[in-house]
Order: sequence, then structure tokens, then C-alpha cells
Amino acid sequence: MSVEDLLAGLNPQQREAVQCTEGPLLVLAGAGSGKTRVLTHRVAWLIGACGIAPESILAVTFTNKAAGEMRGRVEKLLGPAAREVWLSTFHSSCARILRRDIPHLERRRDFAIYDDADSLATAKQVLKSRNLPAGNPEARRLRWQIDQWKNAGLRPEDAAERARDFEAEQSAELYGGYQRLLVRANALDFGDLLLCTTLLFRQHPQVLEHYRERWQYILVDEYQDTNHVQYQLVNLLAGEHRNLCVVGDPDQSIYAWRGANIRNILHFERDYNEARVVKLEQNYRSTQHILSGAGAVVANNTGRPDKQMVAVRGDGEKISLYEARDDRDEARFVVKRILALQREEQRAGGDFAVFYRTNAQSRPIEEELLRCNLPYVVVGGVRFYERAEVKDALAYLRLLVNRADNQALRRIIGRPARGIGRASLDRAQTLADQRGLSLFEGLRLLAGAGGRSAAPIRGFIELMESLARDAAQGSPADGLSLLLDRSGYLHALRKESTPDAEARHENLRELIASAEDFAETDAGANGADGRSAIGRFLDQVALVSDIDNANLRSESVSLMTVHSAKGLEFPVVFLAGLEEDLFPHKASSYDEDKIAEERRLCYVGMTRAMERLTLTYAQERRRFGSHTYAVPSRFLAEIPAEFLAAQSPGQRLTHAHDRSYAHDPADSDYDQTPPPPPGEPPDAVRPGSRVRHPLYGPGEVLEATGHGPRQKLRIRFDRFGVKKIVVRYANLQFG
DNA sequence: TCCAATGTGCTTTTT
DNA sequence: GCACATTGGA
Repeated sequence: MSVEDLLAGLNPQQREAVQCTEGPLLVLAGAGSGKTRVLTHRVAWLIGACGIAPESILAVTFTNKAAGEMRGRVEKLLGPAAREVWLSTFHSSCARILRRDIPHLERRRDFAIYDDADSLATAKQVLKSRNLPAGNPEARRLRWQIDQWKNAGLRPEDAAERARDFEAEQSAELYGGYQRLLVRANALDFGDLLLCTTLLFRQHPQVLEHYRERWQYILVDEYQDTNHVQYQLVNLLAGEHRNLCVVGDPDQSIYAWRGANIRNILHFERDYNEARVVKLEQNYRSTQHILSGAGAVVANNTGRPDKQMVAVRGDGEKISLYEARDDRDEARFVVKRILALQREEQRAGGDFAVFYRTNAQSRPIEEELLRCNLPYVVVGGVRFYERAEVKDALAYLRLLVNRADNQALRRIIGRPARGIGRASLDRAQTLADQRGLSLFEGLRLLAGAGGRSAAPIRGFIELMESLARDAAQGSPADGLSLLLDRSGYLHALRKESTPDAEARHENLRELIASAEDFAETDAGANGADGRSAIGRFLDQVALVSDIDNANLRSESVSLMTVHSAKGLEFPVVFLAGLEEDLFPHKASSYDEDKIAEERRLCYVGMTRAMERLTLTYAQERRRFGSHTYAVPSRFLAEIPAEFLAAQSPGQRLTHAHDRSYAHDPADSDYDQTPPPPPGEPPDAVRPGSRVRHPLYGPGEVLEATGHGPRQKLRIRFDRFGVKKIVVRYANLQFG
């Protein structure tokens, strides 16, 4: 492939982002602007045109899917040389670094990686050991706090130092206890992977130097979602040579609640004052109406760099809006629309996606899809690797490679039941605590002391030792089969002989199959770390649990939360449940920053749509079992009417009389043809005058500030209560 | 140690 | 309304 080919099909801004290889570069890549294209071509350009060695390039993404996609596309451009590029997620990069260099921090290389459930269980253990309430809420709160600290780059002693009140002091102390438990279990949680790597770099400059020399060019994707440790990590690595390219879109920052700091991208030019900035403002995905509608929503946020996204695909259809009577009516409408579009436009099921704010909303839509025999996939929800039986099998495997893995041991000791109960476990834990040993060693001591539980414990220890002899060095798939058999797990499952047990058995077979798949791609891959195949399999499972987005392109309609939709695109998108307290979510409604994030989330959802976008909301919705009345989301009012299609009577599912209790027929904008274009707004609207809003209907102006189109009004709507409205966006009718 | 009955509390969740 | 976790009894 020639050097010119590496630039083929790129627009001038994209070319600039690809060719500007030296020094810091910020690429502000709006939704659908070809961000992945730029990243992959940039990597290819560095290697193919600048002669940079592939192994000198580090490219980090947030998801394995993004990393895999990038790798595939770079390989397509360059061939096998692309394999030498270090291209992975933040977390797996850190895991790989630590597998090599964590001994500098006095820790062992063969650490286990704890998932959320393990961390939560550990948090409970700390609370219990301090005789504090150790229920779910308390443990989750502690977990969250520890996570925040880790994301901020703080160790327990740092947290303690900053504590200003008793509660913070106590939490910091608990953080320390939690950390000691992790060390004793020879385990790292997700946050540790990042935090330990930054500590490693700070405390051991020669290690940092090694990686700095190795990675002369660094690329970071989704920079708007980086948290503080990730920010530190990137700066440590790139601070010297400053060949750092970050790509992102401040308007798509939707993970602040998990510690992401939008200021990392907003302040990039301050951090690297010689930085070049390239804005990608051509959108190749959506039509202009969709783009402008979404842009108008997010424009209500303050403190964002302005950008003007332009669609290369033309205006397209306007955004549709549907007011449903309740959540079931909403589901019926969505499914009916899908069926109609399949018929009229010969669309495949895979062209459609339904997004919602919360997972609970999928249910009525699923029911309706089921009723109409439309195949669908729910993305997210209960993940494969989180199924109890899959976690059980993996816990056996974990205990096999790391005897100190206390959470794994606690999980499987009673599965199947083998006569070792709470009492024995508590005694073993006490013995272990006294001597600073692992729970496994505690059990060994307890068995040695005789007593009723000695025999079953000995049996369990022998089981683990026999498995260690016969399975630990083999393939992960063989190991799984053997341990499921010898532990009696399969036997117990078969004995149940319920459909549910059969399903669990099936999941275990699937797990073994995935272990076999792993072995095929694993051969020779990073084998230098001296770990067993099982150890590598467990890493992959812990860090790559984002399994099969494979079905997305099939015949099935996709259902997912707006968060999961990030990075995806679909020809036809439905965004459901646009109601106050749902989207924006109630928990966000008291905080402007949180509302701003909800707004960005809405922007992300809308900009996934390529050709058609439909927004729906319900007047009434079942929540937590009871009915609640809903008010349309403020985000709907933020979309200028010029981008919205009026509802045509033909699209109605419910009859007018079904809804008459809520709508005065005289002011129904939805059942009738579109209202005549509004007259020019008067120069200044006075309090007391009557207005009509396309969404909220008639109302009375209470208060007015400013002049002309920029004027802000406070209006009491006859049906929806008091709202603040900006005249320019509201498409009000006066008079 | 196990089971059933009762209680509770519910956003999002790249890794 | 439902999933779960904890509790109390056998």
C-alpha cells in the first residue's frame, strides 16, 4: 500500500490529524466525524509513511471492542506489522505492565483480578471485621468511595490525610483495611490496575523510563472519559517526548459518575500549550435534521467549546415525536413502526435500535417484540460472565492459580454443599487473621485441629490439590471440565433436573467452548510473562467480559441503554421514555452538572441515528409497580420545532377518545395537522400574556427577562406547570 | 445447613 | 413488581 493510499478518502481536517505526527495534538471529533478512521490511519501513517517502528506506538481505548476494531482496521491498511502495535484498553495495558513490573511494589506477579462482586464482598468483609453494619447499601457506599479515591489517584494514606471529618477518617481507615485484604488475597481490583501502575511509575523512575523510551507515540481514544489516574498515567508516559494525540468529544462525556473528568479534555491546551487542535466537524453518519436537533439540545450546556456539525448526507427526514398514553402504548408504537418500516422500506431487523435510560424500561418493549415475533437482542442486562454458575466455575479456576484468592474460595466452598458451613468458615477466618494467612491456609489449620469439620475440609483440600496436580498446567478448557467433574458440581446440577439447571449446564458448556476459542488465539501471544494458559484465560475473562456484540448486525432489533449505545450507529433509532425524572433521571435533577451530563447522554443517543430518529414519551408509566404521571422531558422542549415532524393522524395507534381525558381536543397538536407557522415574536413578551408551546400547549407568561428571540420566559402551562423557556428555541405562538 | 418467608430498595456501569 | 438478601425456624 502506497503512502498516498494511507490518506485516500480523508477530508482535509482528517488528513491534518493523521499527518501532524510530532508534538501534542487534540482532535475534537464530533459524533460521526470519522474518529476511528483518523485513529487507524494515523497509526498506519506513523508506520507506513514516517517509518516508526510499530512497537513504539501505544494506542489506548476504553473498550476491548474499540481496540479490536482498531486493530482490524490497521491490519487491513498495513498487514501483519500492525500486530506489533501496543493497542489495548487502559486496564489491560496496565495489567500487562504489572504482570512484568509489579515486584518493584513488593507484590507478586501472579495476582488475581477482582471484579465488582469480589470487591463488594471484600468491602463487606472489612465492615464486618470492624463490627459495622455490613449490608448491601453500606458495602456499596464504601466500595463507591474507595473507587472514587482510586480514580483520583489516592492511596489510603492520601485519603486519610485529606479527611476533614470523622466519617471521612473512618472511610479512609476502612479503605486501608480493604486494601490489606486485597494484598493478602494477592488480588487487585479494577481501580488498582490503574493506580498501581501510576504508583509504579512515580516510585520507580527507571521503570517509567523503560516505557517512555519504548512508546514514542501515544494515542488516546475517548479522552473526554478519562479519570484522574488515567490522566496521570498518560502524562507520565508522554510528558517527555510530548508526542501525544488525544481524540474525543466533550459533548459525549457521559461517565463523570464513574470518576471521568471532562476537564481533562477541556484543559488539554492548557496542559500542552504547544498543542495543535484539529476539529472534525463533518458528520458522515446522520442526516442534518437529526444532527441539528441533537446539537440544539446539547447547546443548552454551558462551558463547552462551540462546534458546528455539518451533515454530508443532506437534510433527510425530520425527527418524529410520539406521545404515548403509557409505557405499553409506547412499546406498541415502537414495534408497529418497526414493522411498518420493514414493510415499506425493506429494512432488516438489524437496522433498528431502541434506546432507553434505564434497563428496567426494556421489559414492555421486549414483551411487545415477543408478541409480534420480531427477533431482538438486549445488549447489557445480565452478562454471561456474571451468571452464578459461570462465576462458580471460574472461581474454582482462580483458586487453582491463586490459593490466596479468598473471594473465590468463599464462593465455591459450599458449591456443591460439602458440609463446610458458616461456623467452620468463620473459625478458619479467625485462625487465618491471627496469623496473617489466607483463608485456605486457615482451613488447613482447622482441619489439623480435628473436630467435626476436619474430614470434609480435608476432602476439599485434597480436591484442590488433585486439581492443581492434574489441571493447573493444562488448557483452560480441560481444567474446567476436570474441576466441574471432580468437584461434584456437574453431578449436583444433573441431580436437580429442572429446566433451569439444564440452562445452567448449557452456560457451562458455553464457557468451556469459549475457553477453547481462547486457546486458539492465545498460542504464542504474550507468552513471555511466564504465566500459565489458565492465568492468561482468567485475565482475558476479567478484562474482556464485553463478549458478543456479534449479533448486533444480524436480523435482530437491538435494545440497550443509551450508555451502551455509545460508539454504535443504526439507520433507525427510537429513543424511548423522554420524561422528566426518567430522562433526565430523577437522581440527576438537583444538580446542574448532572443535568448537563444527562443532556450529553441525550445527545449521544440521538446522534446514533443515521436516517430516522423517533423520540417517544408516555403520559403515564409504571415505575416500581405503581403508576406515575409523567411530564415530557425538558430535552424535548430544547429541540427547535423546525427539526421536528408533526405527528400525522395515520401514525396514531391509540384513538383520540382513548386519550381525550388528557388532551383537550381543541389544543391537540398531535392529532391534527401541524399548526400554522407562528407569527414573529413580539419584541418583548409581557407577563400575563397567553402563549402556546408546541409541546406543552397553552400557558400564561409569569415573568420575562431579555428581549427578542433571546428572551427568557417563565410560563405556567395549563397542563404542565411552570417551565423556563427560551423564545428562540421554543417555537412559541403568541397572542 | 438448608429452606421458605419476609424485608428492602431500586440509574447509568467501557474495565 | 421484582430481584435479592437477610432472617428465622426445622
